[in-house]
Amino acid sequence: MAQLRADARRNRERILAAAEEVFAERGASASTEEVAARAGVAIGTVFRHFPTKDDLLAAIFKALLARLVSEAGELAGSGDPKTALFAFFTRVVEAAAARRTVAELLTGGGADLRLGGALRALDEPLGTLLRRAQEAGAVREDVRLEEVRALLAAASQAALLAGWTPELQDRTLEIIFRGCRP
Amino acid sequence: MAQLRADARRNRERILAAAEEVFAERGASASTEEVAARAGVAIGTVFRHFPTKDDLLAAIFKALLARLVSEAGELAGSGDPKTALFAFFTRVVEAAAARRTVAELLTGGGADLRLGGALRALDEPLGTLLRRAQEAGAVREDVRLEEVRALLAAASQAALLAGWTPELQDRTLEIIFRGCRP
Amino acid sequence: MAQLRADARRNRERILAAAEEVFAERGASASTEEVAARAGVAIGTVFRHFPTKDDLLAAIFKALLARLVSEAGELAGSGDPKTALFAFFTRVVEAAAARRTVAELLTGGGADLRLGGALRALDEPLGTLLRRAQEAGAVREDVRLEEVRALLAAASQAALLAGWTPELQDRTLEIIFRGCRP
Amino acid sequence: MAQLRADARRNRERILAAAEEVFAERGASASTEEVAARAGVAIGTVFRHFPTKDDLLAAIFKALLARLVSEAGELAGSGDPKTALFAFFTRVVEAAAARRTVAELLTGGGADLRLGGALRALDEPLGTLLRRAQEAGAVREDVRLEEVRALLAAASQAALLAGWTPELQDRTLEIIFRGCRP
DNA sequence: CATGAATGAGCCTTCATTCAT
DNA sequence: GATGAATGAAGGCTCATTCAT
Repeated sequence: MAQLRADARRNRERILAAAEEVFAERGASASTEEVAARAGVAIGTVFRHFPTKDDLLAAIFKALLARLVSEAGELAGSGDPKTALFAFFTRVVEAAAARRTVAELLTGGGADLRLGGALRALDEPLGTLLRRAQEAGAVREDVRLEEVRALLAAASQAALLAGWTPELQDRTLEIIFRGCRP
Repeated sequence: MAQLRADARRNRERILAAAEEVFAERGASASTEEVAARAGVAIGTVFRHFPTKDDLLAAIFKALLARLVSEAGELAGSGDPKTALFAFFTRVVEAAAARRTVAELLTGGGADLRLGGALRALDEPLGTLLRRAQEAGAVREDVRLEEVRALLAAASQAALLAGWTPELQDRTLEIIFRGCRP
Repeated sequence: MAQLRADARRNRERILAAAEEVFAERGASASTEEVAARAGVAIGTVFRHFPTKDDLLAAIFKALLARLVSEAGELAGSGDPKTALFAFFTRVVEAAAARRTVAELLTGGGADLRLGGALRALDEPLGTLLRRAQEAGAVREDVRLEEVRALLAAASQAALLAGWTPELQDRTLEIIFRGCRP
Repeated sequence: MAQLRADARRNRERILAAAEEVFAERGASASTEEVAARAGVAIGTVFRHFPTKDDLLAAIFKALLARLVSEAGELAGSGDPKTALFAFFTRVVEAAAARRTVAELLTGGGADLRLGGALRALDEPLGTLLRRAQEAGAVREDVRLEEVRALLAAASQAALLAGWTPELQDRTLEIIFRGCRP
């Protein structure tokens, strides 16, 4: 991956972009062929870059994860500790409503990710957000990272539901947040 | 279905049992062939009883739904209004933790069920439980059925997560319940 | 077949009747199960009377053939030699228009029939009709049984065509008949 | 289809050739698997070239139809009006004697073809041949395209008959032709 | 004998993956 | 490195035929 030819890198990125779109719409069960088509490359090219469909999924999940981690990190660094955790939570659920992949990631989509526990990468910034919120008195002391993680995954899944609307999202998350407050 | 021969009924039940197991483990995407194998039956037999894979899934989902509806009804009839809603909620999540199918049902698994809106069958008892809880002052007035439904589906999905334990379940549900209380 | 119990004979006939209907409508590729259903018996009963689907078809074809043979015989015995051949020809085509089976029979539907050459049973009365017609000067001398047979099969097939109407039938057969006249 | 790779075109043609053979022998109900086997190709390859069995059949029928249309056109353009219609008729029946598919085409084999009415493509040249023949006084005025079409289909079916020989063909067609003459 | 459930080979179709070009 | 054709293992489903009841 270090010494990629220019066109190879270009292709790799086009494939990733296409895959993100396709999997966001159709879920992880979408066909690799459609990814190739949307990327405007041949199927073989996809498999050259990602020897397995799982590899492709893992790459996407990893990128997604990285983005979430970084967003969480930013909020942890700069935001108001009292609201940052909930703001992040909301952002993730919003993202999930738009892309199936987010929910799938949080539920343990990419086998590799789950096995490698890479998902735990989110734990650090999430833990920080939680701790800060607790120190600021915005979240009860007895709420642990584990529950937050579970609730995040759960809410992201719920965002995929049929009648999901921004309004329903507000009301649902408000219940969860209220349950976290002292 | 009323006057089935003894061996036919036996097989029908074996198939349903096998299907419940298989789908509980592998989800609705498990193969009909595996169901047949686990039931100790030829593939044709499965299709004789359930002409379509969807029919088989629908049968299972319907049974599941009926069980949930009846449990909710019982709690609505006899239980303490203050706790019945939460008790039911907990039971569903517990069931989901044991069988993938519950979560899939709540998310809109069986095409027939979703289309027919049969899932709405759960709305009635659930609505009753909610109303009673609110009348008893155990749940805030502004919590609506829609949110409860969403949270139920969400929590059931979460129960499928990797590190899910009874203890985590308690802590997670407690947050949701607390968010519902006045 | 000699010492059949009363109910057995009754069933045998019901099956034959049903099969005639079903195959007439859907052709020889109709399913045995539908025959059983229409006969109001269980599938096993069909197979007890006709160990093979082909046996059932053969039975029907044989009955059909017998009917045709007898009709031809009657016409040969009583009718006006000048028109009897053409009258028979027309009757067969009319029958074919109403029942797929006639055409299939004439084309060699039932394997057994074709192999056993039972179809040749029609040759005798048909030959008589032809000879009489020729003796009466209604058909050219150089027309042989073989051609008549072929034309009969052909016209019967044609009767199954999409746009077939009585009018078209008249016009088409008139051409064939004209070709046969001196 | 224009810029197919060499091996792909080779396979496409092998498949078509094999299909033509197989369907010619066994009729349209022959299995795709056998086509693949005879073509020396995996089953997936057949479906890559023809996404559906019907597509494959349609391709064959279309090619067949095109061949017939072009032959008719040639005869209409160059041949002796007095004999061209009969010559074409004979050629079609000859082809049918060799390949089941011709008869099936004329009878309305390929779903797509029948629905799309593509078969009517044959009507134009056939109509021309008929008109020319009538103008040349070789065919009676009251013979219409419809009858010719029906007789063509009928004779093609007949060509599939068991005892069909070139000699029988001549005698049979001669009767039909004679019936058409003034 | 009748019943109808069970069987299982066979069909069409999809899709991840490989490999010749 | 890219291409896209070929592969073949499943998967869902049908139906003639068998056999326990």
